[in-house]
Amino acid sequence: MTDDSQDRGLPRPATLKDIARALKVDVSTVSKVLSGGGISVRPETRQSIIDEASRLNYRPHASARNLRTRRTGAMGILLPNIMNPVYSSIVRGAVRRAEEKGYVMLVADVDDEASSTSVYLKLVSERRVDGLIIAVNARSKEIVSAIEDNPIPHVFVNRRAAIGRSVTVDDQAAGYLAAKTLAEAGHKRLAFIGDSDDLDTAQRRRAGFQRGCKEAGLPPFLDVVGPYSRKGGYDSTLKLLDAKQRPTGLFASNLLVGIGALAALRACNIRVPEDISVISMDAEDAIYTAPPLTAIATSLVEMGARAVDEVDAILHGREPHDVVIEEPPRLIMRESLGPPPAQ
Amino acid sequence: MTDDSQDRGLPRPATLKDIARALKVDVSTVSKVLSGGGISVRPETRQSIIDEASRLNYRPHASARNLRTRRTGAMGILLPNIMNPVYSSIVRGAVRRAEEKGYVMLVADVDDEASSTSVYLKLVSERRVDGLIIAVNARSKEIVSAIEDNPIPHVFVNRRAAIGRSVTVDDQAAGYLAAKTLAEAGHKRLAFIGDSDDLDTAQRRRAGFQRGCKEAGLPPFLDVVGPYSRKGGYDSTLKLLDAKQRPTGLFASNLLVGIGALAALRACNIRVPEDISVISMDAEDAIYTAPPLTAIATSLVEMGARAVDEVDAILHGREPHDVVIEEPPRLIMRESLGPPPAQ
DNA sequence: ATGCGATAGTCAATCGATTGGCCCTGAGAT
DNA sequence: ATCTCAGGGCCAATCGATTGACTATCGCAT
Repeated sequence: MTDDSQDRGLPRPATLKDIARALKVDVSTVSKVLSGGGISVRPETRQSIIDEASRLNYRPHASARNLRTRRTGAMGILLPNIMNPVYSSIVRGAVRRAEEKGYVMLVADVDDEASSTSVYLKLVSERRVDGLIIAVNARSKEIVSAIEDNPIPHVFVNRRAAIGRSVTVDDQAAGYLAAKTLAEAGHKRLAFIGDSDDLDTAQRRRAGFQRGCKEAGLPPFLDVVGPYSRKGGYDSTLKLLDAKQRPTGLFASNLLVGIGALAALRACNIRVPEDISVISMDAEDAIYTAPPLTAIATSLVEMGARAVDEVDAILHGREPHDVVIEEPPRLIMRESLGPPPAQ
Repeated sequence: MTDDSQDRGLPRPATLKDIARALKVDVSTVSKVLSGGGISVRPETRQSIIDEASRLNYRPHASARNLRTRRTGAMGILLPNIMNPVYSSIVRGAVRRAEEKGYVMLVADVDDEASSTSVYLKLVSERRVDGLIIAVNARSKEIVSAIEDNPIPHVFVNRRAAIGRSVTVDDQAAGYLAAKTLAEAGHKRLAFIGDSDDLDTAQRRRAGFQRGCKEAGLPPFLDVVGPYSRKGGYDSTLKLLDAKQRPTGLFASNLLVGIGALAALRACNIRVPEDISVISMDAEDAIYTAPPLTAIATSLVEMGARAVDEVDAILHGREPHDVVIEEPPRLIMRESLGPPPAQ
């Protein structure tokens, strides 16, 4: 039905001017019809403009529009490590929600404060994005002052920070749930693997874990830290096994850490869950570990999507909120949790 | 040392005009000094422009520049699934190389042909990117004709396609290596898990595997297909175990499939490698499985980076190449490979 | 004194879309 | 017959940077 051939000979995409010329009207008329501006036009003129636009497959030149309106229709997301499934989940949610809302998403994957800062500055001062989603550690002075000096609508995701709104899950509840679950299974000596990088997320999980332990009347737990990575989890677990009194229940406060922990335990010939029970975070993929990990599911993809919603809210002048995803963390029971070994 | 306070009161980022006005020179002079144009200026004028620019922290407005020069300084990448570690690795390489070269990277994560096509069209017709990296299945008619009708510099990554350059690893060699390795360990009955989606990547791996089997004088192998995902690997493995003659050596032609295979074997109480040996792809993270997977390492991150290089080459009018990453696939020996069970 | 060529810039158009203001025409009101 | 007003749409400035064409000044040679 569509006739491709008559669009040929027009090597470049159509512009307003092309439509205006074809119809002998002014470009401003075309613009107002197509982009909604307040103008009255005869129905047949309007329709002919709309028809010609779709015939030429017209789309406004993003940069030209941006130059005039100061809106790019783009958001950016600043990630510490896109190979970490936590962040690829967040990215998925963000990218897709952005697309639904008509934005494009610009992704930056950085590994230290210096590059976070320089990427931030580049994105903002070249005015490439309308708003930014920030998932990198927000405690660094450098990045904080970059944000303060060159402000742009932004929200933190999976982080909380003093200088902006944030979208997180209820990390406290997750930690609490882990402690409660281990306690109810009969464990008395617990351990917590956190993050070495002073991450607020890890701190909230620890606080919740602590509260859970206290409520259950348990003694202080072993607390070790290492980077949130497979290797970090592996190494932290090895450290844990050196303790005079080995724990029988372990909460790995991150999926990669949980996977690393499992590998370390296996390497030391410690059975899970017969000798040590393990609970991890971020259950979805954890089903394919050996043994399948009991884990606490949170809505990572949803978090990314909601971050886009909040940035969009700011851009539309609506009041932004600090969002804590409503869906509470929930326990997915699998095989890595059991009763403690009989004495 | 830097005096932040004097930049205040200038709520918007500096423009060429700001610099020009401060120095009482023409904006065109400023532009030519800052962006390299052929012009002769007195050294002191030049220096004062440079100084003022850095004092005001000037950066060219990306859209304004783009409008004039028809270069966005942006690339896009079209992904089928960013939560698949294969693609998050590629994205990492692409995003970082892009940043090194001064591009920003626009990421789209799509799940079917229709949305691939519409995202492609959006990016191209709004002229948001200078070039595109395409990692989605390139066999769909719809996307192919979208590309042909609205061409833009592009390369395929981890894919080969008739309508453009591609950057891949030597998938044939990987398949061949897997077959050889299994054969040398003494296995006679092999199986291959491929992809159901008619992926050219999987086909090349299969072809290499076949060649390896033939060279080793082995009979035809079991060939099952399923989606490249954990669940796909799980299900495919279950199918495999139904065979009258169970294979003793299994090549999972994708990491997620390998992880799924391990889970399925474990669920069926089949020991690895005592009962069945498994070789997987994409070794890096596979060390943390149980048992650690013997796998074939390829340079996924490098592939993403090279894709950026090729797009950049096209944009600079250099001759692009079909790149096959030089570093050959190599076997990482771990615990999932052993001799076949005695009879 | 005149001319020539550097040197050191300036001028003005342009990229494509948006937008506030202005103008023309015809119909209805007086 | 004249005034008003609304409908329909055009004009021109603007966003910020780039770029080819052009000009003014000076030194120097003729």
